[in-house]
Formats: sequence, C-alpha cells, structure tokens
Amino acid sequence: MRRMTARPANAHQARLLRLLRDGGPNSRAQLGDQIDLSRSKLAVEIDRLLETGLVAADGLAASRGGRRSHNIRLAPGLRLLGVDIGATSVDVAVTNAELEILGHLNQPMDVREGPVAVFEQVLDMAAKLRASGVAEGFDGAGIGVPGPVRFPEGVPVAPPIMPGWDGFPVREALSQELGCPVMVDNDVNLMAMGEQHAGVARSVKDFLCVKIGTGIGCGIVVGGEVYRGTTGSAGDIGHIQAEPDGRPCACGNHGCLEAYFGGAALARDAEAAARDGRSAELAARLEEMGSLAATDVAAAASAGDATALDLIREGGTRTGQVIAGLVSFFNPGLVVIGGGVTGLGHTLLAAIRTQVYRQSLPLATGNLPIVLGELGPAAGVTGAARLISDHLFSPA
Amino acid sequence: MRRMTARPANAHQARLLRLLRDGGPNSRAQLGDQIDLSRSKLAVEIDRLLETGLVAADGLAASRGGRRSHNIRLAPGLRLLGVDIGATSVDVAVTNAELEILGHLNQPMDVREGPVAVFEQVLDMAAKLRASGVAEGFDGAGIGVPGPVRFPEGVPVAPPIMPGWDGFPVREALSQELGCPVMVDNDVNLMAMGEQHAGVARSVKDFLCVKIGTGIGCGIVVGGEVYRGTTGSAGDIGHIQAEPDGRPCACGNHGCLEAYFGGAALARDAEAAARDGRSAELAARLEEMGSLAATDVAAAASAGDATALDLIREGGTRTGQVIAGLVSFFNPGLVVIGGGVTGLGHTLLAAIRTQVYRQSLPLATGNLPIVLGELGPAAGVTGAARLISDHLFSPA
DNA sequence: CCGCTTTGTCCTGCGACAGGAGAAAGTCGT
DNA sequence: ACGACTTTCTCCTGTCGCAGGACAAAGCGG
Repeated sequence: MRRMTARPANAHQARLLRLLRDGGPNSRAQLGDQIDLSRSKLAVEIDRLLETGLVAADGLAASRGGRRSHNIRLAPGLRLLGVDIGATSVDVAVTNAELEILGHLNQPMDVREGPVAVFEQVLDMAAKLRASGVAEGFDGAGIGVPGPVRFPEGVPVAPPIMPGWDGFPVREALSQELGCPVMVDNDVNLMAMGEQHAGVARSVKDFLCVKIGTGIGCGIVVGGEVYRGTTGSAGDIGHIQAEPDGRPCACGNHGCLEAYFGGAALARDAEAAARDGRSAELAARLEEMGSLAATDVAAAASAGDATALDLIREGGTRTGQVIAGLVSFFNPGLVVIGGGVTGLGHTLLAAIRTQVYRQSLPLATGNLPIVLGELGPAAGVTGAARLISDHLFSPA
Repeated sequence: MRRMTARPANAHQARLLRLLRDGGPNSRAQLGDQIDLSRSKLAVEIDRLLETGLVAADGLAASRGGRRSHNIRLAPGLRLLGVDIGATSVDVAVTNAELEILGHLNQPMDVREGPVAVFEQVLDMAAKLRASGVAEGFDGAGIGVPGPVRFPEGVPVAPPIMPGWDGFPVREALSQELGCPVMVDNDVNLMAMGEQHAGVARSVKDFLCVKIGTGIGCGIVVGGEVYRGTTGSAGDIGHIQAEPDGRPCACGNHGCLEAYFGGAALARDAEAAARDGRSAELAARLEEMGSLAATDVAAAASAGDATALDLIREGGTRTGQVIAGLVSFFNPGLVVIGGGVTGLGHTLLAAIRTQVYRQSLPLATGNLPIVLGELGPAAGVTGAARLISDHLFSPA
C-alpha cells in the first residue's frame, strides 16, 4: 500500500488535522466552530485536504434538525508506529491517525545490547504487527529511548544506562529501515505526552510526569509543550541529592535519589532484606527466582509483607522529598506518577503525597493533584505516536 | 504633557516597536532586514506608527555608500516607571522607550508597613523624579513585589513576608494613581527580565536567575518567556529542603534553604558568631551598630575575617546544593546569581559553582555558565520597565 | 406541502501584501 | 565636473487570502 506522504500545506490545514485527531470525526460546521475561519475558507482547505488524501469524507451524520452533515475524518488507512525502549523491555504499538492503539507488543530486552540488536528486535515486532493485519505500512514512527536526546537530530547524547547508544543516529537509521519519517525523544517525555493526549493530564497546561522505572526521570510540560532543556537532559532527576553524604551512587556521587529508589535500588534492597532474614516472603521469592525485581516487592506488599511495605514507603518518602522541591520550584498544576513501579500503587502514592504536602509551600500544593498515570504501559507508545503525529501534522 | 495612549494596531507594528526598543534607532532598510515584510508594507506600517506618534523620524544617518537613511526611533518623549519593592527598600526609576534609565532613586522601607504606606512613598519618589526633569508624565509603569502574584490581575496572593498585601489590587490602585497602564510581577521575575534585556542573559533562551536578598527566589525563563507557574508561585525555592530534619524555619518546616542562607539568616548567624566571640571583626561591628546585616558580613569578609568568609562559603554551599538539583531538573543554559548579597561576590559564587559542578549531571553542567548578574540594583527596575513595555508594545 | 433549521457552496469585494519600476540622494573614479 | 554605481525610499499594480452575503441542498415538524 502506498503511504501518505502528503503534509498539511499551511497552518490552517495543520490546525484542522489536529482538531480531527484530538476531537475525532467532525462535520464542516463543527470544525468551523472550533477554528477562526470563514465557512468559505474552511471549505477550501478541507477540499484540499480531501484531494491530498489526508482526510476522508465518511458518510452522513444523523440530522440535528436540518440538513445532515458529512463526516470528515482523518485518513482511515494512516498508521503510526510507537516505540518505547525501556531499560529492560521494548514496547511497540500501531495506532491509527487518532492515536488509538490497534496493536501492541511487549518484549523483554536489555537496552545495553546496543542499538543494532534492539533495532532488529523492534523491526521484527513491527513486522509481526503488520502481519497481524493492523497495518500495511507506516506513515511515521515515534521512538523513545531511556536517556537524553539531542532532539532536533534525534540522537542520544551521553546516556548513562545505554553507553553504546551515544551518538548513534537513531532517527536516520530507523527512518531508513522503515521508509517513513521518524522522531526520537526521551522515554519520560513521551510518557508525559501520552498522559497529556489520552490520560490524566488532558487540558492541563503545566505539569510534571515522574516516571519511576529502573531509574527515575521526570517529564516537564510547560504551556502544553514538552520542555527539553538546553542540552536535552531536562527532567533528569534521578541524580538529585536526596540525602547529603548519603549512599554511594553508580554515577559517582553520594545520596542520589536513584541510590534509594527506582527499580534497580528497590530490587537490591529487597534482596538484602531477604538475605538478612527481615522478610520471609521476600526470602521465599528469592529462593525461587534466584534474584528479585520490583514486581516481587509489589507482590510481597500486596500479600501484606511489612518489610516490603516499608521499602515502598521509604522509597516513596525519598521520592516525595525530591518532588516537593520540584513542586516549590515549578508550581505545576498536576503531578503524574508512572512507570514500571506503578504496580506498587497506592502505598507508594500515599508516601509521596504525604511528603509533598508536608514539605512544599501551601500556595503551590493548595490545589495540586498528585495522581497515578492512567495509561500504564500504553502511555509511552501513545506519546511516541503523538510525537510523530505532531511532526506530520505541521506545515511542510 | 499629553501621554502616548496609542498602541500598535497589529503584530507587525508591535514587532517593529520591539526591534526599535531592543536594537535602538534604525533606518527603514535595516528594519526591513530584520522583519519578514516587503519594503512597501514596511513603509506603510512605519508611516502609521509615525502618525500615531509611537515612533519619530530623527534626522539623517551617515551615508553607507548611497542615499542617506532616515533614522527611525521610538517616541523620544515616552517615559516608563520601573518600581522594585524589596523586603527592606524600594527602587524607583524612570526609563525612556529604549529602557535606558534616566533617573533612579532608592529608599529604605519596610514592605510590612503595607501597600498604602508603600504606595505613598513610591508616588513621592515618582514625583521627585518628575520634578528633576527626566519625565513630565508616565506612559506606563511596571512594579515588582517580593511575593507571588496572580499575574493577569496584578494582585499578590498569600505573600509570606508581606501579609498585609494579600489580595490588594496593586495593578488597579497604582493605575488609578498614575493614570497609566500598570503591570505587576514578582520581583525575582523582573530581575530575570532585566538581566535578559540588558544584562548577562541576553540571547539566552532558557535560564535561571537566583536572587538572594532577604529571602531567596528564582526567576525561570523558558524559551525567552518568564514562567510563572500555575498559581504564580513558581521559583519559590527559599523553602526547598536543604537539610532533612534541619533547622526550624519561619514557615513551619525544617531545613529550608532560607533557614540557612539569605539576608535574614546571614544576619542572624553573623550576630551569633559575634556574640560567641568567633569573630572580633563582626563583634566590633555589632557593638557599633546594635545589629548586623548582610553588608556587614560582606565588609568583614573583604577585611579578611575568617568567620565571615566561612559563613558565606557555608551559605553558598547550601544554595549550590539546591541549585544543583534545579540544574539537573531544568537543564538551563545559564544561571545568574543576583540580589542584595551579590556584595558577597566571588567567595559566594565560588562556593555555589563548586557545589553545582560537583553535584549536577555532567551533561547538564558541561557548558553551563554560573555568573553574577551585571545590572545590580538596576536589574529589577529595568525588568519592571521591560514588563510594561512588553505590554504597551503588544497589539491593542 | 409549507415554514423553519442546519449544512454546505458560490460569488463578490475588500484588504494585505510582494515585487518591479523609478525617483531621490549619496559615493567614487576618472 | 561628470558619469557609473549604490543605497534608500516611494509609488503602483497585480495577486492572493479571506470574510460574509446570497443561495442551494437536505432534513425536520406540523
């Protein structure tokens, strides 16, 4: 199938495409209410979009008291690929133009195997999704990687947990392989975009999205746009000091947040607790599996294990301590907690909330919701699709 | 003298006015190079600006190889009032349309005396400046207050150090008194705008401006625009925790940065050091004055007093600790240190730098300048003038 | 079948604007 | 002193974007 290579010719068309993406199919009249354009001009632009195939007319809607309207919708055959590369697994999903997920695969994989091995895997998963019939090809792909990215070029820069990726031309390479436009971003930023598009952060202009996975990162949204910082490393809060002269961290400093919490630290602490005999529950799991992961702590906690609950509470408190500072500084309208450890659920959330509400300024916390992300593993891939969609739906 | 009530009629005119403000007088041809408009359209807009009196033609420039150009400049009679209300003093200045300071007054005053008393003082100072001949009236005024502001309305909200100002309609009241448009913002944001317009932060898009006065605040600039947060309290970093379970703070929490540093904390620590006999230098000053201020510590330090130097270094280290976290989070392109305690100079700066470079991520600090503001007390009033100028030079 | 409503199309006229032609006002070389 | 060239600025004309009215199409209810 031939892919849509067309792009909106002007800002009006871009605006219309985004309205259709975020608001679903719509009549000309309804679109006219949402955009500041005369009916005539609107009709012209829609006709042009129909000609280029970016949108399609799709039957008549029910009457609302008068002439029935034509439904205008985004090209039904348009397919986007969303890729979310985590430290220990890869998510790949296919969406339509409205960013609805049509197929989603997840595969464990160590990002440290390097870009070549990971891309092989990603392309294989994309092929599987194509074979399953949800897509015949891709009009664009968004991809998130667990580290800082030089955004305009789509190249990771000095990523601590994936050194082999430093300077690897992710965007160019993947674009070549897939034959479609590709955009690359930090995985945390994509999670923020996902929750903004389809999750808890809809209609919030300024918010933070804290992702607690193997490490800890934070997506920053200012005025509805992701803020990436001067060198693309904004939101890298895992190595903010949570305890002066505290535990040594892999980064070389002491007392970093990631030395106390996150998937890696939690697993390490849990194994220590199991060996020290502080938790029979965890010891049993360690015996069985040979090693422990965050999910084991989650399971032990829901089984009522006190040590597991303590580990979660302590981690949440440390995290809350750091978030409290960020809340005072940034004064967000919402804080979203997400990532792999959301399985720790409300124990974690309660600890974070307690600490933030206790420590931040009342004016900043007065009306501040702190909530779990509602998209789970779909947040990253949705954000990735959103990223490339934003790119495709901007004037050429 | 009649004031300019005219406002630019469209975005082009606004753009031209800002070019003239930031780049100084210019010929039509030079303006044409900086704006994406045809010569004809440009001429039309400039003619309209000349008609409304917003700009003036001001003689011929030297030839550059051909016909001499007419100099176009902003209305030479335009006058802006910049007001910077600090915790313990008030600055009032008059600028021309290019934001050059034509007159500047400073007066000690306690902000806690409340808005009525402070405004009386401000109006008196403005009258003095008028009487000195630098202005016959004001076309607009910008005012900074040491606390959070609901920006669109120009009203302080729950300001900790000036409780009597809560909800006082600063913008409306001052606009009534002065008979011109008024904009209100946090004093720290104005300092950031000042350094951005005429100081060290020219041409930097994303930066932080840490103001260490009586308290400690931080101006946040994202993409060239001041970020104020959801409730206007963004940048309030004085109560970020610098030490878990540390010193009690006036805010009710423990270990806040302001409990360790800032004008108030420094004075308190210096007096304690004087009484404990740790510093003969400080003790002598305490004897003489009855109390100590940050300036005394600065003086003692430049006299070589070891205790004073220690106090500054310790404060700088605490501040650097907090800034390090913000740098990791925000990844700015520049950090500006300013405010009353800049008198502490390079001892302070060195301590902050050491801590930030030691603690933040290399990627975020790699190319990060940390510098003292270069405008001193003029930063606030320049920023205030810039604030109202931005308002006046936007389409009506 | 007749009003009334909603939706969509066509047409005309206005205003924004680009870009060429040319006038005005210089410099420089001979 | 004069002509060639440059820069600056003005004027004019044609094109394009666009708003808004008139009108056609299509549906509803009585």
